[in-house]
Amino acid sequence: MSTRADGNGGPDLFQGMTAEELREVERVTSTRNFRRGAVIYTPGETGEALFLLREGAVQIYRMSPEGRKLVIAHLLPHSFFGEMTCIGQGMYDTFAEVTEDSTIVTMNCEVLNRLLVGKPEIARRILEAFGRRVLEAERQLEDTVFKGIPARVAALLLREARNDSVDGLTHQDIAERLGVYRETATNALNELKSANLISIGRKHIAILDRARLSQIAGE
Amino acid sequence: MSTRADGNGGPDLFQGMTAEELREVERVTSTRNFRRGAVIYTPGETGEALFLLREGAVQIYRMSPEGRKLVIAHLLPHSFFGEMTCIGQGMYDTFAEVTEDSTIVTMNCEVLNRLLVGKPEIARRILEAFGRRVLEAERQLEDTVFKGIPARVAALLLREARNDSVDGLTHQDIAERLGVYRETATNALNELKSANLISIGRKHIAILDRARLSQIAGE
DNA sequence: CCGCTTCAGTAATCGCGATTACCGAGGCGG
DNA sequence: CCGCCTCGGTAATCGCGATTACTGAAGCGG
Repeated sequence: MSTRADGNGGPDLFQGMTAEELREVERVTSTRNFRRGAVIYTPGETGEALFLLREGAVQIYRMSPEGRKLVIAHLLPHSFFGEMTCIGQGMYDTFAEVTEDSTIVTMNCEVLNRLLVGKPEIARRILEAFGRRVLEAERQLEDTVFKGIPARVAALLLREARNDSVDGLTHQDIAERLGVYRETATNALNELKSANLISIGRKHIAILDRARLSQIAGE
Repeated sequence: MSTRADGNGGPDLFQGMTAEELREVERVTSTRNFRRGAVIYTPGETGEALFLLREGAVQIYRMSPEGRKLVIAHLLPHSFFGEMTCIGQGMYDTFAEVTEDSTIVTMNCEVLNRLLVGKPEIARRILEAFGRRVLEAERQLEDTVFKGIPARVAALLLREARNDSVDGLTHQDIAERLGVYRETATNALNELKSANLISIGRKHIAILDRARLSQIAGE
């Protein structure tokens, strides 16, 4: 159902390892704390490392030349990111920014690659996470190409809702997730409100009619 | 540079295996021939299998409710596809269609998963291919959100060009890769032609000014 | 060589969403 | 309690790309 609710969607990357193995992992990683707003990497800064979000929240996004932001992914605890530089050779035109005070573990690429051959479990989990990521990116692409803003907003709300309520998201946040203007997002939200599908409060949206909202979101 | 020029971008999935291992692989896979136009799977048909394109060409695409087509990927020999159902649990709202008479090897999910744990090399290659795929999907998303049609056409031509020439692509094909109308694609192409950046012939486009084309494509 | 099908060129209209320009309200820090 | 900053509401204009409607040229099959 939801894409990022449980980190990368799977169990912790190191789940099932013995205490000893975990100590070994400790030895070769470093843990740092970041404050909300801190930027972990920007395009060009090929950190050559895998990051593990232990606590907090991180946003992966791209910027248009004119400064519009498109959020690719919102990461929750137990997600990892930055692996691209370790695995493909490809660099990434992305930014990673801490959106809530976070604790992040950094693992060297070299170490990761050693793990990958030695621990098929780990490779497997990364593979699964990648799969979800491809799916997510392609779904977002399809939505962008095929649907209008109200539908995309509706879909986002449904994906993001916990218990029929979406909290902590500003209109600006919603706009950035869709890559549109804040005004456009506000309009779409008001449109949905007028249809009695949602109710809007400051940083809080309640879903009133899940069924019809799904309708609008395009099934 | 190019995304699909060399299959999934890596060596053959089974490269480096011993003759014996290859015979083993033979035993657990089946090979079939498909004619241009054949549809290998559609949404819902969870084939539960990994496909390997040995010869020919395959297109992965999605359809809008109104029937517009968005091509996610063009696959060349040595690419694999359909793994999503084996790895993530997620099904795919995608179609796979043969665009040139093809020879395709089918491997059971179960077999694949056994390979994944036993042969880190294989897992590694799939991981790399997935990485490229994530990158590609996110790039396409960014382009769609941030750039206009001329820029996206220019970028597509640059990606697709072999030796400064793009052959075999109709305007319709180009439109489908971008998820836009054929007329819109034609317009953009003519615009580029007017600027003397390309020359257009039936199913053939020549790149005249790579530098300025890159400019327009957005660096 | 004829007819049909595939491809490509053009034009006109229309609506959505970008873009610009403000205003007003809620909260927070001091 | 005041001022500032974050959030959210509105409106008007504009341009791009969707959508509709044809025309015409280039191959191909017979």
